Amino acid sequence: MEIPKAYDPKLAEASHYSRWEAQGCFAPEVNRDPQAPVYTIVIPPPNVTGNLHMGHALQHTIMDVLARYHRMLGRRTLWLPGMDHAGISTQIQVEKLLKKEGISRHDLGREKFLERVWAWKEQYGGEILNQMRREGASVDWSRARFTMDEGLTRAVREFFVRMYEKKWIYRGEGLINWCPKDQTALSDLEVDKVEKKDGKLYYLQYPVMGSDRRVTVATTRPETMLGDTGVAVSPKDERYADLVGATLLLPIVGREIPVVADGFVDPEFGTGAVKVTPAHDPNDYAMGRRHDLPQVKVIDQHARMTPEAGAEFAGLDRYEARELVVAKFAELGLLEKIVDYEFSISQCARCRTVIEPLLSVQWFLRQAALGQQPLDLIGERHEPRFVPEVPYEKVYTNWLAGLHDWTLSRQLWWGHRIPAWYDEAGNVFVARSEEDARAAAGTNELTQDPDVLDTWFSSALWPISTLGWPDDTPDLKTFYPTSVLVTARDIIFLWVARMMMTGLEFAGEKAFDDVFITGTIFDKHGQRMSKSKGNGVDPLAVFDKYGVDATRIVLASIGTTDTRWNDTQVESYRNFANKIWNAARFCLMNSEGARVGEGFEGDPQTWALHDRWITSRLQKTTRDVSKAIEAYDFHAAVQTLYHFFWDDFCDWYIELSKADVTAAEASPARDAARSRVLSVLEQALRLLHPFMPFITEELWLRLPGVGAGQLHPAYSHAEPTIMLAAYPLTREELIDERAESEIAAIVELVSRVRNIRSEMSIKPGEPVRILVGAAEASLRAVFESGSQQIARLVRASEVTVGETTGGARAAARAVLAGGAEVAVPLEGLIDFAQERERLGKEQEKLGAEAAKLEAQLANENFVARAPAEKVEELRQRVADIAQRTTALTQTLEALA
RNA sequence: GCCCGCUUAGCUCAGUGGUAGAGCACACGCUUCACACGCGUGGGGUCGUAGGUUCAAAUCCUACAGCGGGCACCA
Repeated sequence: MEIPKAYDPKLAEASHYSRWEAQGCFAPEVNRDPQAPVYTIVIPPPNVTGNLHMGHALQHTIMDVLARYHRMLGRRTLWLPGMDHAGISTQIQVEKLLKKEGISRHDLGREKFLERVWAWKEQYGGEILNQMRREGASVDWSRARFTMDEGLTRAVREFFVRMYEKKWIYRGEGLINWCPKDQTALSDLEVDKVEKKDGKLYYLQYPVMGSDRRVTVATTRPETMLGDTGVAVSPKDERYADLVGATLLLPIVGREIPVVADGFVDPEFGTGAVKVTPAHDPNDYAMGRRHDLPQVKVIDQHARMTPEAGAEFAGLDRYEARELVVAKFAELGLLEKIVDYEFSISQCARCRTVIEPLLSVQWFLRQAALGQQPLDLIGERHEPRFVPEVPYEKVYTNWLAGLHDWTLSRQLWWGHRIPAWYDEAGNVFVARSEEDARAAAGTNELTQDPDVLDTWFSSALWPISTLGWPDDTPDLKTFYPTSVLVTARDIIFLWVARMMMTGLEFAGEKAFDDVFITGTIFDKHGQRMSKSKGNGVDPLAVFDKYGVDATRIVLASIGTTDTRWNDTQVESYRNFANKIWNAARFCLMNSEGARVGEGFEGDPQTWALHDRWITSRLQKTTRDVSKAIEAYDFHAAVQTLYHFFWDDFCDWYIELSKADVTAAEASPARDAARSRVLSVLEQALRLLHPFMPFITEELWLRLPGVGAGQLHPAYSHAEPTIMLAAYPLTREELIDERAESEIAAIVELVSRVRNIRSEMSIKPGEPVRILVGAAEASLRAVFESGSQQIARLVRASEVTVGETTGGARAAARAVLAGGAEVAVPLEGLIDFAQERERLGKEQEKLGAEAAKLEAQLANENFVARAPAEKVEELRQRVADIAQRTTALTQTLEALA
């Protein structure tokens, strides 16, 4: 057998994925059991412009673990992939390319520009999909969707038209977030609030007409005063009570504006008087409507001043205008003061440009209406179930409870065009197609609305649209609702909540049962990874360095935790992969005559102790890992697998089996022992497969005896592959507590002797004799029957088991559980002082523990109020310690 | 202003009302016939601070501190 000593991940990663794909293993149709339960995940579609980052890798790993696990359990499993057209990002990407050619999208015109975007998408878009292959993502490529597919476009129009018919979508004038750089409206969720330190608050004085009084207003944006149409004060504010209804003369502009009383105004803040600019501030907009104040637009979509701002200002940038306004106020003697002031500003989440609130005609969706069903569902039934529940259920609920209208229209070209047409008179016709619109309008002379929809509008439909909605397709019937949504927390509002809205509204059922929110991966300093900071860790580089499987298992155990990335944890799982490789290498090097699935025949009670033990450990591992995956506790699942494989299987089972497995002479006993290690390995590989698909497949296929017999019945027709093997089920009847405690006794014995060897500086190669004493016959039997194995593990030339270890003075000793003890005779080698010190330390430790326990038992309240079994347990421990202490004392006395 | 999370070994993180855990790092010893990406042994924490509840608190409650997040507002 020529198996390399070190595992090379590239070997396994090169071939298996394309074979799985070619054999149709990723499609739910591979499952031939029509009765099988269904398991569905739709991927959060990455942006077509995107590249794989750690966040994706984390989400994809979680989804793949779940998909592979449920697939191995025989569920009809669909993990549906796809991409998002990513409106602004994509448009800007292509515009950048055009700029290099010296042209703008306007030079090309809308149609030609869109042709360019599609061409770009075909050529460069979706690199991330190839990167997903590298990850091992078991997605059904045959069902891959793009949010601008024909089918999804139909879904978008259907959504829009139905909402319009319900009057939940409307067109109207509103104050929206405008990005002066991207030249489009944005929803509230696409705007970030940023704390700014170096702001200023300007105190401006407005003269009261017919009086020499002045009203001072405080503002952070003096330039907007050009659009002021009122000043508001609190109705409770006595300072201004007599001014309500008075008229002010707006400086510079010369406009006469009223003083109004409005409850919004906080008399404690600033001067208690607020300038009102209805066209450029959300609160002022609302106040303006309450008091019928005119809206004067003084800033345009390029964030420059309009002609309405006055000839001096028209065309100036908003910040230039600010300086000029302040200078004029100073000149007029109306600038009271300027103070430093911290305030936050709104930025475009994409390009960081300061947002300009702008009054314009847009399309809106009444989210509060659409959000009612999700709000009821989470309130009444706690659905969907969030993992982790805290804090996300609350975050989600609070957002749904306070929904505002969603600004849908975007002044872009790339995206779903709004299905609204206008006739020459300006009448609007919303329809599923231009033909329908024409029919409704009774004319062919229609112009379609030039705007497109927010990218998230099509995303909101993702779970249903990808499965065929608005048609009632077999896929929709079969795979909806989906089982779980795995995503990052920053799109709970943008996406998760909205999918619940559309799912409940259009499919009549929640979009998913569970929502798994992954943690955030920071750099090693705790900083968020970002392109601009250049501190991102490239998953592909980590794959190259440590292998995909090692990276995946680290990501899986990160799960919902915020964590600082460091390569050392990946390195340790790279080592784990190598451990698996070498354990398999050992099994395969000794596999002549062995077959997977054999070696464990007959009544388990007749099996050797270590075989009963590993079988029991395997059952508990299977049980715990399955439970952990079902509870989305991937960290626990990984820990359990790691320790089972490394500690139980490699450190102990293989070592305990070694003599039998490596026997020089072929024999049925040797074949059986070899089959057993092979069979346990095979089960372990299946348990590990969802986390580490590549190495497990690579090794599994090499095991003698694997084939159709290991496949889940639903896949029995398929080519053998571990990904279609049955996930192990727990066989409770094979859990053997007695075997576990007996092996624990042997493990303790071996560890104590090794400790003695190490502390006494006995050369590793030097054989020792050991004497084991146990008063209890059953324990003696365990040591006696294991004496060959014990001898091997501690490098003993002789293991003698008796009722006592005898009185040999020149021996190092240790006290074991169950009243047993072990002695290592060290004729002429022992340093009595050193041995006394070693035992003395141990005695001290026991004494301290006993004192603590006895104090507790002496507490009447404890004995009276603690559960009886707890008290009994403590008494047991005290008795055990007492026994050990007695034995230690005798040993020490013998040494004296 | 409102809401929330985190604080455990040098590092990254688990965990839990009843004997403090892992990996890495560290120390010592090992060419032990699967593996030095390994084997064996060992050291290391008053579980952020102060109170409270309890027979028992690192775990539950309260306050505080530090770090971080979300929402609202910001004239």
